[in-house]
Amino acid sequence: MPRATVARLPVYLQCLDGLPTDRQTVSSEELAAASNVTAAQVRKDLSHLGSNGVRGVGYDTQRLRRLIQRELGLTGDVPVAIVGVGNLGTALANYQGFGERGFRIVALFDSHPAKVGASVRDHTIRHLDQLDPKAGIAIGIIATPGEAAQQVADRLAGAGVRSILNFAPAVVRVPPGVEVRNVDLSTELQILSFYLAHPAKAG
Amino acid sequence: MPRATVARLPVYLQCLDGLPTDRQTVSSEELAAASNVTAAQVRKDLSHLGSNGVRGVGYDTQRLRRLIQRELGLTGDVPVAIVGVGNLGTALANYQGFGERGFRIVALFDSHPAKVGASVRDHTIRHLDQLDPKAGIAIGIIATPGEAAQQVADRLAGAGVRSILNFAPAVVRVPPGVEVRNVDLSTELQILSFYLAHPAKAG
DNA sequence: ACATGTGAAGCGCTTCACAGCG
DNA sequence: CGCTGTGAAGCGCTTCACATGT
Repeated sequence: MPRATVARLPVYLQCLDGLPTDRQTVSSEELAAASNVTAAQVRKDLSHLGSNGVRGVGYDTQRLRRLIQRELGLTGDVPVAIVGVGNLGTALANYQGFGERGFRIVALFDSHPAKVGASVRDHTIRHLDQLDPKAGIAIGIIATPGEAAQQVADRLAGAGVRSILNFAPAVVRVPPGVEVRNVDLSTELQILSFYLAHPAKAG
Repeated sequence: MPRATVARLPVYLQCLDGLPTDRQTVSSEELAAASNVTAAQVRKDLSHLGSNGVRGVGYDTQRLRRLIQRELGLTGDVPVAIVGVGNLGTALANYQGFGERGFRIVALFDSHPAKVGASVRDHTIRHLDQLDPKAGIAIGIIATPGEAAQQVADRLAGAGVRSILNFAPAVVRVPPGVEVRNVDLSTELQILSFYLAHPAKAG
């Protein structure tokens, strides 16, 4: 399955959830309009899930939703830990959208002594030393300053966490088999800044 | 200039800033190791900025830093507005990294009456109606719930904002000439979830 | 008639391999 | 000799166009 397709499946899921509940089928054309991609793209993507559409009709919305969820491994709750309970970490811990989409925060970590022991949303902040490989954490979120990111990634990987979402402004290296996705505010703003400085030619 | 290259320039910049200050040159090999890409990639990317390396030696760190900054349009401060001052919007408003990297928050907006008039970090929250095309906002950050995202994007585009960073879990459509980048927590987690469910084959 | 599924063509990015230059 | 800069090859994704199926 192409990585580019994987990155779009959540978008399709989002669009399906935005559909009127009485809607029973969608065409690739409609999904494409809602997702900002081409209809051919939608069909190619969905074909990787098997042949699920009905020619002349479209895709069954319920069936498609379940198929995408299954493909993404969204069966039951996925346990998530947040490391770094500062501005951003706190906001993430308070974010409602986790539960609605199949993720559950199970632990908060910080290394600052003044924070360890405090509570956010029913979770007591613990020191990263307390990270337990047996806790079954599936995804670790790094919300620390950049300087600490690599060290935290090492700890997470060492504890068997195989997926990391890195919000820190730093490149982190991980062993093979660990997947990292980077979300850096400054990077995004700088990319946007480029396109401000270099507007697309009118066509 | 390839979009993929533009997306890596901020990473190179980050790596340059992480270098010891007495370091006068870097090789593509070193930058590559720090950025998690290949050396050939680094050379190709930097060649788009012109020929700036010295064969047998490497790249001048100072010169390279300035060149990338110029290419990204990071001369002076870029004015940024945040729309939606909830969990995430507040965290973003308090984020220190903006100033350090050439961006300046100049306005906060929200539509919730209870929030309008309150202050965060020396900025009074205003209603989105008060968005002024003449304020010269370069980048708008959407940090609202998903339902409001499209409407906010329309307002921003209408006020002449040509770059939007969308944190809301929704696909937003914008007129030609406006650049949007999406950063969605749930989407990222779902992508990671896929790779948990489908581990890469050992090789 | 209508919309999916898909080989094939097209396109952009990455990687290779080496010429060019200090 | 070392490292950059770059044509060319390779690769993966997107788009096209239409055969397929209901």
